[in-house]
Amino acid sequence: MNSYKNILSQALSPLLGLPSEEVAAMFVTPPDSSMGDIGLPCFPLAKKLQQSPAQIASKLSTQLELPEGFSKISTTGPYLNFTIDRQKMFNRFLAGVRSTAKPFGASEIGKGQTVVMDYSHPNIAKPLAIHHVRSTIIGAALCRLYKFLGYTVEGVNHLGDWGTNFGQLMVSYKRYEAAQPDQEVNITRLLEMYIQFHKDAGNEEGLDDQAREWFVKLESGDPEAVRLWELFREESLNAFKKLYRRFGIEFEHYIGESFFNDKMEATLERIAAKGISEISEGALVVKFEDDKMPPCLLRKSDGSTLYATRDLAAAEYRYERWHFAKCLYVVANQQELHFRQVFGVLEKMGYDWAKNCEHIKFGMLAFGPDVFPTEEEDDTAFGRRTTGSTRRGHIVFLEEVLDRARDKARDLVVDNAREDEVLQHADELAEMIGVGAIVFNELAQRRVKDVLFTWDKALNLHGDSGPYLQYTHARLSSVLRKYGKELPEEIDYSTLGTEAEAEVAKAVAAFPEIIERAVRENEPSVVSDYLLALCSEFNRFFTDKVTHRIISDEEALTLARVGLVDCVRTVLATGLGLLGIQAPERM
RNA sequence: GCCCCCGUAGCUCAGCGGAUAGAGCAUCGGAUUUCUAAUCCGAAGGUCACAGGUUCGAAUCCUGUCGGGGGUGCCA
Repeated sequence: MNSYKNILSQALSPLLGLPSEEVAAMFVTPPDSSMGDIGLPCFPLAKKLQQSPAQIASKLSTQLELPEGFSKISTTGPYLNFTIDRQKMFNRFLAGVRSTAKPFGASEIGKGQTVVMDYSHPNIAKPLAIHHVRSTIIGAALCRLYKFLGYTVEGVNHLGDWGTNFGQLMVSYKRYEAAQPDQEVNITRLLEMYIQFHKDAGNEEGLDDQAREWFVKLESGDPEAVRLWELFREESLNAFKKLYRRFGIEFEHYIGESFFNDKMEATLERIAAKGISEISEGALVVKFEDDKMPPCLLRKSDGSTLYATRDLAAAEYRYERWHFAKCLYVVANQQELHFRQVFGVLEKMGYDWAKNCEHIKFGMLAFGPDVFPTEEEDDTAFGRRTTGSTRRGHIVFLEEVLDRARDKARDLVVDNAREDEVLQHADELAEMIGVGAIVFNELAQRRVKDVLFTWDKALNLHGDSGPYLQYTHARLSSVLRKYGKELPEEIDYSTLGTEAEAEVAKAVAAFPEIIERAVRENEPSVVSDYLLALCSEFNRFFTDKVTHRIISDEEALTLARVGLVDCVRTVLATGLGLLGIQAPERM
């Protein structure tokens, strides 16, 4: 589409006396393709040319020679509309889509640049829950998108693996161990211990003090405390990785908060050396001019460091190690101020790369009445973010969500199977579809919006959903199987020509721009939205079996249509892959 | 008090400066001898929270109001 706009803007530029870039920025898409494929609103030209927009449009339509690649110039009131030559359009739009050499839509514009993606960052000793999943799924999708554009991506899992809460766990563990010495520790047990501690601490004096003592032991390197810390961390990590695998996610790095324990002093010294920190009310802070922002606390009056201190040390470390072009923090809205402060301190420290750090924020998760009938109080005890009352055990576990989705998908797979192949792979398919539904549900909305989690919506397998995209992929694959023959590398699409085909081809051709926009806005929902539109366009085409019989006696037309099917399939598979959703061949 | 985000169809959401504001769910009605009906077509459903402003043109940009959520120096 861009190349068509280039042709037009160059043809129009001398007539309008405007640079072609300016003309190119004026184009719009007509509401209905029967009006044309590219439109030019003539309103802004009225003043300059001293004529009414409608007059300008009609004058231009007669003055302008039909540019190469177009079949019609028309006007609708003040709009000058151009229709692309259908015969030539298909070969232009679909060239390279099926290329095996370079995936369609991929590019090298990010070559040589590194993007650090901080995402997921769960807390040790707490199972992954549905409210962690947004950061995980959005972050992973962004990683894939950046890689697709040639960037080097360093995905970092900034684990919440340090804090006074470890002392609490140790107190609880010691009691628990005495009662059941042979029981293994896994994440479920860890959570029980955490809940137990808070239950006990409510009734027993001195338990909090014991927890503090254990944490002091841990900080001073006491062997038993360190052993327990490592045990808790290891077991938690095992549980996290099991779920990441179901999403097909692998982190380049697990670098938790604890990693920065011995690096914060140096960071604080560098800050002090810049003369931007001061003591206020006993604490070490960095203040901001005009009190635009509350000061950033770096050290408590008792000498211990804070969350921001750790993130500052981490930012320095990341830049030192990777010299990133961008450092993106996929973290909930709630921490907006925290990141503004951290980035503000980095800027005051004189790091010019501070401007390349960005908080990729996303909305809160609320539970619908089919999940929890009453609202639970928030728990921000530790971690990059938490919602839901973990302490009291009110939490929706991610594993449960995935299992329920998978089971529901399995029923549907078995009910609808029309091939033995499908039944034989029912379990695999159910997993693909169930997980696909959950992932899509997370990516279907713009990040900043709060999300209402309901079982009904998350487990939706119809309509605008992951399974709808997967089903379309299966149908496309089925057509290719039915065709049965190997498709040649080069296909002549010029026998295509119906409007439905044109719409499908236009949708296919839009893919690269969609990817660029998704990356520019750090917004995976741009892709999910697009894929729905693409599938909707194809399904409309596909349902019309009378005029759009794909496999027919007409050889050239059949080849062109099967080729178009393969183009859609390719783009859909690529898009789904970028979102982290598998594309089944049958279902 | 101050700061940030969000108010679009009954519900969940797209659209974020251009032509008649679009999907899905739910409701109602249709389409299957024929490449997968987990699909498709149609009907119904909207003072785009409100009020000003900018503009040839505003759901979209600016200001204010109201409503919802979040944050706000010793949690993360």
